Amino acid sequence: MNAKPLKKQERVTLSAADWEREALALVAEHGVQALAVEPLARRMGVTKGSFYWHFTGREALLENALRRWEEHDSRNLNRSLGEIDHPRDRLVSFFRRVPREKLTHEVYSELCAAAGHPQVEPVLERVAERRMQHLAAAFEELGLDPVRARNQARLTYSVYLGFLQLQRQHQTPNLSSGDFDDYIEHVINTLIPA
Amino acid sequence: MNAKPLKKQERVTLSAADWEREALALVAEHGVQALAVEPLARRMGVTKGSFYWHFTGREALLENALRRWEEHDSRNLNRSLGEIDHPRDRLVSFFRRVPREKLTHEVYSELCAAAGHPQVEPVLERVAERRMQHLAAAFEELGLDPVRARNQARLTYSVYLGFLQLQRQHQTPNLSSGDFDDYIEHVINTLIPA
DNA sequence: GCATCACCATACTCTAGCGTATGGTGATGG
DNA sequence: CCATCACCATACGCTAGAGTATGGTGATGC
Repeated sequence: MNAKPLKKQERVTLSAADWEREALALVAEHGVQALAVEPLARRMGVTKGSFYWHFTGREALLENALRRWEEHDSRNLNRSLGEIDHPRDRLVSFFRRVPREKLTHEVYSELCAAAGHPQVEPVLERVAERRMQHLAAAFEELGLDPVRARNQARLTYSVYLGFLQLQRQHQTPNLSSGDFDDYIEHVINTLIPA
Repeated sequence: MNAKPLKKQERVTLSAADWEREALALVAEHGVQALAVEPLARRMGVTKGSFYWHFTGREALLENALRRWEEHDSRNLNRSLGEIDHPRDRLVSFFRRVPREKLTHEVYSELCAAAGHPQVEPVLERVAERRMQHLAAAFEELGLDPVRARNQARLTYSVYLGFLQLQRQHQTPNLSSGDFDDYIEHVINTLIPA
């Protein structure tokens, strides 16, 4: 909405970015439907009088927060594509990255739960498409023909989505247990060609 | 709440079961959070005065509707276990059954989206556990050792859950297209041992 | 040294949905 | 044939959250 002078006094005042960040945190914790402006304001220690100065309404907040998250996620994807050379390592890192980057994945998990929401839907579509193309490319590099690679990418991404779902249901083995590593190993061996 | 005499006059009056069925239909269409008593009453052409005669409140309706759905789902599972002899066919039918039994799967899909809801969560846990045991048993019959079978069952069920998620995002190939059959074929070949 | 502006509080209105209280009505059994 | 009961309508009050209007305050520029 504006620049931020902020000389001394280090943050007595809130910016639109602060609201968006806190909004994402709230989404990560309680889902999209829990993103309400009055509770959010309480959580930030102010009243909604502040909020309506920065945003025109709840819709605008969600829009901006989603854009912010999507950009962050896109950067993450491209970064891993640049850093890791061998396609097999890229695929393995795709699964191993779940426990790290916790907040990003929690947000995504809640967004999945809110598919059907008009503002969330297009974001989910773009993100899934990007990631699946990322996977398909890696599978092609590993020697699969395009059609097969595409199917394998969809399958692999489904496994990831299913894992997020089971996690939300508390039906995934403890992430710091041997069972978890066993399972990941199993998944990698079944889905990623040697 | 009571018996149903209902001599002639064929259904001018509503029963608790009617409300529960319609509630499930509404959940299938618009999700759990959309299950509100006044909109539901409007949909049924009556007012909530009727509803509160049959149920103590929204919570009780959800509880009963969920129980009804879970029982129906359990019967389905056991039926397929009794009807189909060969374990491979059982696994194949697990995937092929998605397009049929549409309402049941749509409800389940929406329940998954509402994981975290205190009344929904235990249902999801039980259903997923039942189904995964069902899968694990079939994999064991196909010669996998118990640990491996369990992992494979989790993996397979994740694929199913991921598919439901992609379907809610309209990112699944058209179910009556060749691409869809291709994909299912691919999934079966990858996950089910010969 | 004061006017401005960015930021926030306060105090409203409005709506949707929950739950309650109570009265009406048509079918039924005694 | 009328009293009862099952079922439903109507009219309440209550709450949470959306959005609006407006006033207050502290820092900053001129």
